Amino acid sequence: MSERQIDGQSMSIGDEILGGSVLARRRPGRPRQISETQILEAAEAVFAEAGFRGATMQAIADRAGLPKANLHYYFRNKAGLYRALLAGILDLWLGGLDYIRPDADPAQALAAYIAVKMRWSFDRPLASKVFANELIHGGRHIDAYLNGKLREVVDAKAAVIESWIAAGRMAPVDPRHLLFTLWAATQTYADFGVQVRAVLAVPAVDGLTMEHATAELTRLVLRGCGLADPKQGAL
Amino acid sequence: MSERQIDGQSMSIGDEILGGSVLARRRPGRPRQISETQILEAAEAVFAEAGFRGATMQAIADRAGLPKANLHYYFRNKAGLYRALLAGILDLWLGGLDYIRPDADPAQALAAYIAVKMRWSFDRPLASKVFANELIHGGRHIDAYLNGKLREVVDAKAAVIESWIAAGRMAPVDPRHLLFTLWAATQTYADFGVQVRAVLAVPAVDGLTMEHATAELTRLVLRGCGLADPKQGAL
DNA sequence: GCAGAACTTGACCGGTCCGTCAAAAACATT
DNA sequence: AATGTTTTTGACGGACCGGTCAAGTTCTGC
Repeated sequence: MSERQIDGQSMSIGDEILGGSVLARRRPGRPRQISETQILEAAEAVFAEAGFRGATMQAIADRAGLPKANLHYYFRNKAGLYRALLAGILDLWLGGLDYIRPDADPAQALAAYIAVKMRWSFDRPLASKVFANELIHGGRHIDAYLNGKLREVVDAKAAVIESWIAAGRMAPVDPRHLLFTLWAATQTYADFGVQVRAVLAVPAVDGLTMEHATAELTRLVLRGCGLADPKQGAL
Repeated sequence: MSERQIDGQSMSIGDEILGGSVLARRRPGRPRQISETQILEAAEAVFAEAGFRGATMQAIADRAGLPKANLHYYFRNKAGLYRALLAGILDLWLGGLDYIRPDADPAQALAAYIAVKMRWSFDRPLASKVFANELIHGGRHIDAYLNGKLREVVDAKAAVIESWIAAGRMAPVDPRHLLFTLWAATQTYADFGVQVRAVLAVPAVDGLTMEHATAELTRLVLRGCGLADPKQGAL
């Protein structure tokens, strides 16, 4: 699931983004890796469905097919498991912004960013929900990330967009609010999936619908930024 | 808070939107109205902060300045209180769409809708969070609303927008996906307020910032819909 | 094949939380 | 003033949940 690897020397999952150790013990082992991903996968589903407080260690254990006590062997406590899960998600979440580079074509870059975020919503809606839930309830578990890495990266990307504007390559928009809109508009297909399905009157949003949604949003945003629609193909 | 009135004859709060009775008993009285709004106000804050499962009746009681047992006199149980709260919020939520009328000017109407939704995010972020939280976790408590009233209203409004497009009054966009974007982009300032504050590096989002955000979003969307920016003033 | 580390697991404890209950207080009506 | 209804309130029961523990099992390096 997560491409992140754990090695015995490093601290533990997500320590470079969040703060403090999150695992119970050190020193790896074959079963560790297996159980950890198993648990994190189950945790993602349960936390997404029920929220932090609503999720129970028992439910996560059941879903992972492990006894509850086993969870506490790999993760110090519920909060630790939750933070480990969040750390992996934050990595993903920040990744897509790489498309925003000074030398890139604004239209292409924005389209690519929208595409990757939409795909994320489609492929990993549970992760998106966990993150959204955390934000809604104050983001206390990811404070370091929000006021650290996130702001840092956004500042950098905002500067890039401003350079595009200064060069007359796109209409003047506030880069940060543009990002808020992009984040919200793409994640809504994951976080508020029920609402989307209800309004569209479909039992599930399929790939085709998702592509349509991506195309619509891309067109809206590019035109909104004074950019011609670049042939549809992202990337 | 809510302008909704309760009278002894009607069922109870939100029965026309949700299904089934939600209150414990009937027959009004002076204290009833007072305590009910008091409780709902406290419930909004607590549910927003902690989610359904995380919220405790004790916390709501404390915040309302009432003994816990009193809550169970007015509301059958925690779910009943929660649904009563949601019902009031859904009313608000659906209201703004009134601006989308066939005879209205598309640019004016969209601008007004964005403005009212942004104001809602600013004035009642807690209500927005309760609603968002409910959606994220599957919307089990508002299923009737989602697949009933909401879809109904959206279908009608989508038809209006399509009539605008057919008349060449705005660029062709999928009305439903446009609405998804508008909903997401406006509510993000309430639901993900922490993220907004972190990125903008401000302790709180003030009215001026909110107006700026509204203007930015309006400009983006209107241009995205092929509409000239109408002098800034909404309504 | 042995010693020590890594891992597994059922049972259990303390705390929390929802909802109930019964008794009392406030209130309304006549 | 009396009677019945509405409202308030402290105390309690039963369920659930997070986390611990200690005993057991498997694995690994030598």
